[in-house]
Amino acid sequence: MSLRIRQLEALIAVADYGSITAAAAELGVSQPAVSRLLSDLSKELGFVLFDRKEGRLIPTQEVRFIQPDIRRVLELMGQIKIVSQEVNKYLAGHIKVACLPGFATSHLPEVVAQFLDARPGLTMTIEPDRPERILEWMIEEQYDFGITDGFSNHPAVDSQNIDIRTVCIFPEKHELAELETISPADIGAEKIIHTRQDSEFFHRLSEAFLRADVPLHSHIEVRQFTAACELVCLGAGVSVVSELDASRYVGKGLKFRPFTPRLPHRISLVRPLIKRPSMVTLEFIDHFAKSLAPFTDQQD
Amino acid sequence: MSLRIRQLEALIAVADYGSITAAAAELGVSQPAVSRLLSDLSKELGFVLFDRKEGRLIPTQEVRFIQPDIRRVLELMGQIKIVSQEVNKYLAGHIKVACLPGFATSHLPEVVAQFLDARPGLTMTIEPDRPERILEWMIEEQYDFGITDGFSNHPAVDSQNIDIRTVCIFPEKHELAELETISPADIGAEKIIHTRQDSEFFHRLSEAFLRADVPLHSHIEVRQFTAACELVCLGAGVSVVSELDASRYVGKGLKFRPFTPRLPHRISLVRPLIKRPSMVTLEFIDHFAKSLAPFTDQQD
DNA sequence: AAAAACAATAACATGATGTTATGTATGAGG
DNA sequence: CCTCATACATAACATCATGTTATTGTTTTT
Repeated sequence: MSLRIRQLEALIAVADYGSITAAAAELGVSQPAVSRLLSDLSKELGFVLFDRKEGRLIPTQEVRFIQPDIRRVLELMGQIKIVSQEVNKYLAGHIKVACLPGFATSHLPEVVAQFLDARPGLTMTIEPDRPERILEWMIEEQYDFGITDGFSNHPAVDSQNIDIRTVCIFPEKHELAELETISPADIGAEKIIHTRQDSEFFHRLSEAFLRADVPLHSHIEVRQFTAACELVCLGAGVSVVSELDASRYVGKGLKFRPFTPRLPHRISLVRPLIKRPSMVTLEFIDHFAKSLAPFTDQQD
Repeated sequence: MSLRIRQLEALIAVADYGSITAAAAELGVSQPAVSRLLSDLSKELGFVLFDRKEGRLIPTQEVRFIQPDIRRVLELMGQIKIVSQEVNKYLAGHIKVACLPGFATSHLPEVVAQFLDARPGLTMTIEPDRPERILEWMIEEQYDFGITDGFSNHPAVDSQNIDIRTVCIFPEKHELAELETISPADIGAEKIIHTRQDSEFFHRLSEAFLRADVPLHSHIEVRQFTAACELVCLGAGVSVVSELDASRYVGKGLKFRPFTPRLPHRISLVRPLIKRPSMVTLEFIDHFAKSLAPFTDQQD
């Protein structure tokens, strides 16, 4: 038994309009076409489809019994068509993003919300984790897009580096606010809050202090820039962090000034190289990169 | 855009088997057939369907996005086929039965349960109401089958009459139990519980008493035979009722003996004449008629 | 580098689905 | 009761979808 979609469409149209002629008009074909679709279907199903009554065609009980299922099938087919077209217009789909924990809470949500707002059929997954894990996921092609740092090239991963400006942050009432820019010498006496000792960013920071011949008074070690911001707000010391994070805390207890020498925080936008990305994924990566533009001096 | 079922089947098969050749084998067609189904589908949908990876075909993100809907469509199509076949074997469908209130609670449920038990896909509606209403429903073709009484022919209704034996019922310990059969003379002194004065059955009962020249001591008037049974159990008097009802009360406080003269209770199995009945409906009517056989002497 | 496996393409057969032309049943009205 | 109008069925045919086999081109594996 074959059961073609066209036959089911004809069945429903006739059931709805009570006449083969009217159904044919609705379907945009000739009356004999519908006539035969129905007689074929009746043969295949093995029972009578309609009874005549006062000139109208009334579906038999057997037809009424399977009608709900048929309607669902037709509805779903229609939906598949619509969704397919939306996928083509980058309006529908699904994107899996892996990112550093910092982005999951601070910058990414706004970018995602804005992106999804214009694309009703689109859904996203955001999974925050450590950089090594993100790299793994890229290689395994589990995710479509990753936001990480400390990334050195990998053959299976396509990457794009973005240097985010870093700034020195300090408590709102601190006298450092009087300076235009801040250098190691300016905060040689301050208690410094910084990222982990083994992090690439701390390595570069301490080197800057070394070159300036200023001691670095390590006070608190944090994992994320946002933690440093919180601590600075509480007056626990000063820190050098990404402007991305710093800007979100302005007015909440801290101020910031550019830090010299420039120690840009390099983050990497990565995606699996082998896996062909969907168009909407590429669009999102581009959208995200643009959202970082206000915090960069140049682009890589 | 057309979107044919066959294309969707091919898509799913390839997604499941990871190879066009394997999918073709699964679908029972040649490899080029599947090859072209996919290329057509890809053209119609407007996006790439699969990526090659280590020899396997991996569905693209776009395909993964619409895959669930497609699977539901295919599943539903399969179900429609199965249900259609079951409808043909009288295993599936729906039957709407209208009956006298007495049947809705006593005899019909067992018959229906047994009938449905052997037909997993079948469902039924049982609606109890007065005879006039049942007749209305038949004429309006709202129901498939009706069980009523006092029915005189109607041009729009196909009917089949069945004469149910009637018996005299009396309280368990009553001395009437010593008789083989009971005639009006035997209960001339008893308080009689009977159906409504304007009912056809009471008319015939009182006529029998008249012929036997025995007074009928009307005590309580009830609408249903089951009510009479209940009252007799409580010792409120004796009655003449359908054996169908009487037999259900044996051991619950009453006994019965045949009543002479024979006053069969005629019930009618009716169905709309114009509406073509489904095969399973006819089967059920037959099944129901047979279930009454133990309570009939002859059949009409 | 050669062999094997797989997918794409071409050429063609068949069936599904559309068309127009025409026959047939059925309800409405003279 | 006959006739007409309407709606459906059937026939003959065109076109497209979907199958086939034969062949060629591409990967994967050896």
